[in-house]
Amino acid sequence: MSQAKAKAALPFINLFARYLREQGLPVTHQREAVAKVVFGSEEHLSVDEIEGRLREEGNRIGKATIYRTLDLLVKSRLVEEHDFGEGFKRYEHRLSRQPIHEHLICVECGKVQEFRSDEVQVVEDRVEEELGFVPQRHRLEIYGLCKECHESGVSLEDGGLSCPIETV
Amino acid sequence: MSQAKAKAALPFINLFARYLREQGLPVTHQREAVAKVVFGSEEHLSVDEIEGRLREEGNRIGKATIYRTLDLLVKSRLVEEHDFGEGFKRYEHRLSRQPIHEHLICVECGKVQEFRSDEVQVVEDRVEEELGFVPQRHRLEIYGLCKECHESGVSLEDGGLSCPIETV
DNA sequence: CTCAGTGCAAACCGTTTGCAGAACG
DNA sequence: CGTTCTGCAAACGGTTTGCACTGAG
Repeated sequence: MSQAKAKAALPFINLFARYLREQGLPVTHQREAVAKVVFGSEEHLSVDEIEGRLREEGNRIGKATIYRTLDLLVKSRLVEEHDFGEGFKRYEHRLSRQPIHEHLICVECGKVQEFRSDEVQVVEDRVEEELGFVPQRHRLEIYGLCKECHESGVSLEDGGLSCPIETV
Repeated sequence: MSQAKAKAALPFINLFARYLREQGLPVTHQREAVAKVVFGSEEHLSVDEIEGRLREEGNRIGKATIYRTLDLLVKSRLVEEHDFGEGFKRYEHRLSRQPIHEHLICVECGKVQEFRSDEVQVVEDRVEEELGFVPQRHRLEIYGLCKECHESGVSLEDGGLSCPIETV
């Protein structure tokens, strides 16, 4: 992790420390180290990646502790948990410029981009009004080809039934 | 499974049989039985539920075979795989009246409702035009309280940091 | 007959849990 | 000093895989 990022992450680590104190929980070295990695990255990190970065900076922290700390970070609402269907979870802090954003996931290279969509708010309002469903949170993910993969000529094969649309 | 539903599912099972033949794969009793259960239900079934329904109708089919058949159903594009964050997958056939729909998941009772949202198409078009990302498929899920749970007085607790919005 | 499918059980893998020892407050 | 955390390793649970046997074509 770069020094600049570590520095930028500091106030966020303090927020986490505050949360822990509010809950009467100890602020340990391990918890601070995990928080520092998560807040110091703008990526969507997996537990393995977090463990790797901790190891790079000389911190040898058990996976169980990382999982337990991530639970706390998620509970504190400072971090969001994502499942992009890879078979494991990814974690992203919520302290960026864009408080609510959606995800574009490239099915070719796995890259995750973010984008804003005010339309979802409209959908949530409509769902509440028409169906009485009270939205709490949502998840909008678009899977496809990122600009780079598309431009390098990758295309998506189909493989489905040749003519599935005669269902009536 | 009701007789009416079993009957309605027939043409879809034939579509699956056609897909298998197109691929040069055998049409076995087990594959037909699994397909019949999936096409005969309008719900989002888990593998355990599928196994249970098969057992109810006297079909004793191993889990491995169910998984392998679901792979084929998904590849044929006749069935969609979902992950609502429960720790396992659910499967839903795509032969209903609503070819594209989104999901409302109640965080209290787990019920899954469907709804249409044309707004997502707008979002996909914008993403392609502005970012060069080529959409293939998407997933819009709204988590919250369904009408019934909301009306019976359930509310959502917070538990996050008391004041997380002082990040600058 | 032959090749792929099936069922069983073991392997897999991300995640969770139990417990002895260490550390926070 | 008591309570909570940590690290290790074992357990867990959904899913996948290997292999001998069965069945479809």
